[in-house]
Amino acid sequence: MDTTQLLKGVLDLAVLAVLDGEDGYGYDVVRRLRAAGLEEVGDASVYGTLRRLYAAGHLTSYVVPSAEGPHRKYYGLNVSGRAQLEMATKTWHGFADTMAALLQTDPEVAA
Amino acid sequence: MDTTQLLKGVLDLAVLAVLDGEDGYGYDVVRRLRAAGLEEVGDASVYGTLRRLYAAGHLTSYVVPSAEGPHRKYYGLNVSGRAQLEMATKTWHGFADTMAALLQTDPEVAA
DNA sequence: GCCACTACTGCGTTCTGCGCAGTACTGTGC
DNA sequence: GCACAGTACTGCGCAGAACGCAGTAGTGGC
Repeated sequence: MDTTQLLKGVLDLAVLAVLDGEDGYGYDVVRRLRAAGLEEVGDASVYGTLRRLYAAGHLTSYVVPSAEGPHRKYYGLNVSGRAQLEMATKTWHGFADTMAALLQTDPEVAA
Repeated sequence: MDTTQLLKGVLDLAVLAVLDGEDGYGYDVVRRLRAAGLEEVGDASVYGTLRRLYAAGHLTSYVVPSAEGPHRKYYGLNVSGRAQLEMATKTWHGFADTMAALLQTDPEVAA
């Protein structure tokens, strides 16, 4: 099944959630998301999302040279990012609730 | 807030859910969705979705002339549509669960 | 020296929801 | 009898976002 479309607008939230509490660099964020269950997420999508969130002012960024590979660009939530995370979480829950209700309403449950 | 992106991929499911149990025509489906909580859904999006689902073979369609306005194009679920509804519902629940877990994992609990 | 792994960037494609304009039919008010 | 509002559908072009893929760059193993 194609979760691609479901991810739309939610990847931002997922990335923010994953960065909450602990900064991370792109490659690592991808791994965390996959470990969390979003196994089909493309790396380019994550990098793009990080850049977008950074451009929107929700993330701080700093480069850390690595001894075992190329440099790593770390991202972390700032105040705006934390607020965004909270807001997006609420929006998501509201949306999920609406959908849950919609999916329950129709069954020929004889309800 | 912009739920536009969240709708991506879910509108199909919402439309299928709304048509489950009772056929409906476009204008009516829009109203049902709005009544269900998806208030910002655009009418063109719904008509487009109906056409897409029909083209995919998930819906039956028949035109009913109306005495008080233009003809109405009714849509109803067929076997394929019902299967699709079931599958999409499962996918959605799985996805929602994953997101719920993700959103719970990070909070700096103490908060 | 070549290949694999880590890590990031950029480009073009695809999907899908949206806005807007247009068409068409009915009923109401002037 | 004509303009206008409400109902109902279609078509067109746009925009946001995820994706695939190719490319670049650093480190270490064979």
